[in-house]
Amino acid sequence: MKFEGNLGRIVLPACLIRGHCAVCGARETSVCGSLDDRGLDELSALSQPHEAAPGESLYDEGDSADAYFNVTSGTVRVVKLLRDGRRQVLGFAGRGDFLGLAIKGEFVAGAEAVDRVRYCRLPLGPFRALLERRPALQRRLYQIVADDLAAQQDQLLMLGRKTARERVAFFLFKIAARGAKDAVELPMSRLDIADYLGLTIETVSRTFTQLRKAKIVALPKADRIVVLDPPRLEALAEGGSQN
Amino acid sequence: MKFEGNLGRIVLPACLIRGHCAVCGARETSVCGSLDDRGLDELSALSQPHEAAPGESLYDEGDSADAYFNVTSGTVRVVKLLRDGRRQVLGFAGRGDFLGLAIKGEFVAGAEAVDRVRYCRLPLGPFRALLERRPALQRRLYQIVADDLAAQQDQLLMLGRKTARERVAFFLFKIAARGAKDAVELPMSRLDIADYLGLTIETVSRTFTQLRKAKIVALPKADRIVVLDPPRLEALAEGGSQN
DNA sequence: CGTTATCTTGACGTACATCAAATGTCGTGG
DNA sequence: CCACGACATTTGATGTACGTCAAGATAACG
Repeated sequence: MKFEGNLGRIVLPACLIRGHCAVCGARETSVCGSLDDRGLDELSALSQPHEAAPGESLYDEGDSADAYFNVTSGTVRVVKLLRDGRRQVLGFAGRGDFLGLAIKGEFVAGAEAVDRVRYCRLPLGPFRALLERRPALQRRLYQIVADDLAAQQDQLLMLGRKTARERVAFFLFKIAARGAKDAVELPMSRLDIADYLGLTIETVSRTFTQLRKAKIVALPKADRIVVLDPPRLEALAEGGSQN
Repeated sequence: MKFEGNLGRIVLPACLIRGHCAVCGARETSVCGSLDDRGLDELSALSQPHEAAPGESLYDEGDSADAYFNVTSGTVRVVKLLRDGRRQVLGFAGRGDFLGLAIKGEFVAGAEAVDRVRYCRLPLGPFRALLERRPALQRRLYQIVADDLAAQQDQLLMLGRKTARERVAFFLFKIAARGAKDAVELPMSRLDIADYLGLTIETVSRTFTQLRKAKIVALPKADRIVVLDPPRLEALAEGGSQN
């Protein structure tokens, strides 16, 4: 699916008292947090709110990259494909997360909505102009990219050297850490999880039941987890050799 | 090995007519390329040339991060470890490459000299001050981080979804692309390569001989490769299902 | 309520790991 | 120059964690 298909559909209310950015729920957690009211007005003027249905892509790998993206609600998966269909999910992005940073003229990975997603499209030209005028925003963006780099290095270690059990624990621990609540939603399918962890759906499923039987997590529903023993889950995720 | 052990040993000639940066062989290929003569003088004033013997570490994972590093000659491996000794090599850095970008107060990975390495240490304080005064340098640095991010995403796909044969082809193709010469040196050991590709030394060795027998590469010596059939090597590296 | 997609569980296969030995490479000293 | 030892690499034999193939069990949806 070509990105152009989405361009016309401005769905969110785009004009409010101070512009939509001022009322955006993602403000505190995203780049926008580094901006004052005037900066927020300028951001509102250039950012384009959009919405994507489950499975729809925000952009595809190889599309010419003329914008950054900021997720305001829902979950996005970032994917790379091999010609024969093998797929690697590079990560999941949620509220406040910034997408499209790894560009070399074209996007080097695609972004697809897992569930219903709302996001803002930030055209590169105007956004870069704003960056020039707002050093705080620039520093924040640099920090985000550096953090992404560090997070990806954890993933490289995971994919290169961890067992299936450790990988699943790694995933669940990361997801649970975001939620901070007792029960956490898993909006993505087993296939998405498997492609994120470099495994198959069957192995993911089997490992889930292993962890359930070991009383480390509970899975009241297929898309819901409760971490029963956070220390053991973390130890497993970090490669603790304990079974 | 603690990084502090290296701090005192300033080995390279540190004072020349325009400062050592002006005569540095890595200048064209590194961040320094974005600086004019005055900027180069300032960089010379703050950068600290060092040298490391094979196996010695420039810094370790977990060390408090107070500097960036710029490799001027030799090869560095960037590594992450699991408590039980499992190791993932995140990448190899050579002349002109920038290290220490993925920091969160501490280095999230270590850097070790593969062979004899010369590098410059750029203390964060002065370097960031220079960045403020040199927007071109800042843009260049941002571009480097974004490129690193994209390169790591290729690696995630490799580790998550490629076969041993495709991984080895991926590695050889990348190495050969740098060299651009007929025969390319492999300064790193089979263990380094294996830990980079998420494999064992035995599998790497076996796969080398497979590729040799398939006339895709030649290995006149263990640490030297010649790519005989670049298109096939690339096709393999990209997951082409052809044997 | 059927119908269909998703998830789980089971039986079996395989790519790569592990264990072990042979071969090659290089530095050192006689 | 050659003999020796230490270590890296290659090759071989065997094991196993995870993949593949194939049913069931659940859940989602009209």
